[in-house]
Amino acid sequence: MYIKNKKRIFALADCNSFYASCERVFNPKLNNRPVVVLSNNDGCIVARTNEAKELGIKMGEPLFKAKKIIEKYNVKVFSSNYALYGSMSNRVMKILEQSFPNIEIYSIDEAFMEISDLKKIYDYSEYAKKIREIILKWTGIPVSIGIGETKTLAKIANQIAKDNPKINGVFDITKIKNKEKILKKIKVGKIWGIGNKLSKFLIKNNIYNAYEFIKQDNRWVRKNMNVLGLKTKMELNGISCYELENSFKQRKSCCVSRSFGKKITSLKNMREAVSTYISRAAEKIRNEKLVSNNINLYIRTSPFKKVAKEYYSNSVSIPLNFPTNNTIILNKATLLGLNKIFKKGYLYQKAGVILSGLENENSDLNLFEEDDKKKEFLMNAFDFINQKYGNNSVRIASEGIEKKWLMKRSKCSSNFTTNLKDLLVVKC
DNA sequence: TCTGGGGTCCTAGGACCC
DNA sequence: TCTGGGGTCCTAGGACCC
Repeated sequence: MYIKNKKRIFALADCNSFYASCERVFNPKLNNRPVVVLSNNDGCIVARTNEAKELGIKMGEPLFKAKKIIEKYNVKVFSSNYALYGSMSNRVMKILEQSFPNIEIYSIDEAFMEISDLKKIYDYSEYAKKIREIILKWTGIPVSIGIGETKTLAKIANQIAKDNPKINGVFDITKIKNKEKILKKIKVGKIWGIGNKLSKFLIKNNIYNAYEFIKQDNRWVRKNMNVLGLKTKMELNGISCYELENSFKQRKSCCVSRSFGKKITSLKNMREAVSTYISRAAEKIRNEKLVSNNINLYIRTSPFKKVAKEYYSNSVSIPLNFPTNNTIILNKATLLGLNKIFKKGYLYQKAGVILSGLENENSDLNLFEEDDKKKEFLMNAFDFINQKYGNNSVRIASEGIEKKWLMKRSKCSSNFTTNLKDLLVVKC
């Protein structure tokens, strides 16, 4: 509940170069050396240590473009290892949960806290510094903490803490009453909520930094940047528009998509890929006791191809007769959809499925019929075996066996998942 | 032959985030 | 030669209704 006279203060804890830091924990020789971590399929650079940043390697840059610098400076390169990062994230978040009564886990490496909820703590930055030290000591992960009157200001404070190693990883912007000087140093593109497109638009209108942005007329901001732009402006002015959110919020969609390690040309291979993706998606929503009302399937060639006639992208929305999380039903519908959009003669680079219209498994009134009960029983068996013996031990036949199109992952640090031989393939 | 206005609901696409 | 994946939210515009 909002208490009128209470001054609310937010903190944002953000792990520094998270994926790269995780790799360092298990390989201390990499300390002080430039390290980068790649996206799926070894495509882009998604995490860089400070040493790698200083070499001029950019966030999101494709690996092949950074190749020269990487070789010249002997940068250590890792494929992403999400099993490792997930478990490291859990450790960090556990400590934060124990240290703050009210916390929102915002992403794998970030959490917002309402720091003003802490009783008997008068110096927030001293407390934050202490927590930061504990996290470093217990997990090996360096964290920066920003403190501000709103989430957006806490983000900015966090950025300042990161950019200035001298201040020990914690910065409290609430201690600065006149923020003009500090906001003038924040470029519009660095503001949380202002991305590439809006930042270009603002610069075109001679608005270069956060201070210039908050001086704009509300109506102008609302008209050109919609209601979210206006909220961002208010947040920068210290008026909180974004509350802490419950982490058990039910998701609204579930997406599984991958680029292929090798381009797909045949319908047979594409059927394998989309069957695999829809199976994973079905598993995910079963896990959360959800059912879906609609599948969206898309396939495309590489968007970086110069020649227009080599480019093809299409999608199909497949409504389901009744909400379900059954792999067999979802797979059938997906493959029918694929027939509608697959065209021969293209080098396909990526495909994906999105389950939407998600609702609670038991919320609908469609009672199971006898046949459905059998199917549900089969799905339970699927999940049980896959959880026990490793993913993909049992699967539907159309997923295929060879999977020549699987993604590349050539520089992975350590594979914790068991590599059991395929146990079962169910024909249906 | 002439052919309204206002409301709701849904979806695709685009913007943002990490 | 080689360019990630998984989310959310907002809006414009079409479909539909009276």
